[in-house]
Amino acid sequence: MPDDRLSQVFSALADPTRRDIVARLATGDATVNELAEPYEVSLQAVSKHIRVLEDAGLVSRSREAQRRPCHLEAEVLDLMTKWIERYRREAEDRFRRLDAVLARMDEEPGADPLTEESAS
Amino acid sequence: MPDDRLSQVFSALADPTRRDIVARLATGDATVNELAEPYEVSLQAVSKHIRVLEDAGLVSRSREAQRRPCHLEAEVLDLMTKWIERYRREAEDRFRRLDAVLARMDEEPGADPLTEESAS
DNA sequence: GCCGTATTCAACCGACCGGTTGACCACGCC
DNA sequence: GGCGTGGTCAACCGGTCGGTTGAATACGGC
Repeated sequence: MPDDRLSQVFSALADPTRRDIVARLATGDATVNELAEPYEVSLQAVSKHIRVLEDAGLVSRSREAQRRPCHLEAEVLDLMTKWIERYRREAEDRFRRLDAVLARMDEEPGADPLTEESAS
Repeated sequence: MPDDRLSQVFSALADPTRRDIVARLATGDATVNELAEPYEVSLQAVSKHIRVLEDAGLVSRSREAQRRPCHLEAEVLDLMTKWIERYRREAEDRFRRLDAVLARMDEEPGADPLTEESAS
């Protein structure tokens, strides 16, 4: 069953070789052969990696004679940053709130921090 | 063999259930039982998911009687955003440069865009 | 010391993943 | 039309993954 986009993107970037390919595509488009050259693995293996990136929407490809140049689609990366940033922020906010509660406990040692927080 | 941190984190978040767990931990710490409650899968399966998040450094746990409350470690998320943002920016910059070249070609149709770019 | 609760460990299973090799297709060139 | 080049498809292999079940461990309460 088709995993959601976000899972695909995270999963695609979970592989060092694929991250490396993305890194190199960030500096400019490249063909499969060019991309495969630095690695010791077979061309087919790299071709598969590219396919995964393509399925995740991270890479698009045109035709140019028999060559299939790969192009990085950077917008998809936003999907991830948005997800990550959302929860990072939430966690940070909660952290700050906790700090505030602790500070208040310092000032008024008698107060119950839990009722204070749930009342806010 | 221990995959690098970045791979671990990306891989950990490639699973929807684990992303969901992270999302819920962003709103506050929780025990394994609490985290497992919404899902239909076994408690052990959720326990494994948490282990993966822990190994990736995304979650830490304390002891509190027999309970093992989970806490989200949001700093690790920065590792990812830094990686992502770096290459997103690189790609965007390249895009802008390309735009500039194209604009110049419009102005001076005789100029060779390739030598122009490599000369800069 | 025993019981219940919270959690983990261990073994197993089917599916998927990253890699291989070998055959195949698409195109430009002569 | 045949050849070289660029790339993919297909079948296979060992390893990991997400899930299961069943047994074990760790702790607080009585």
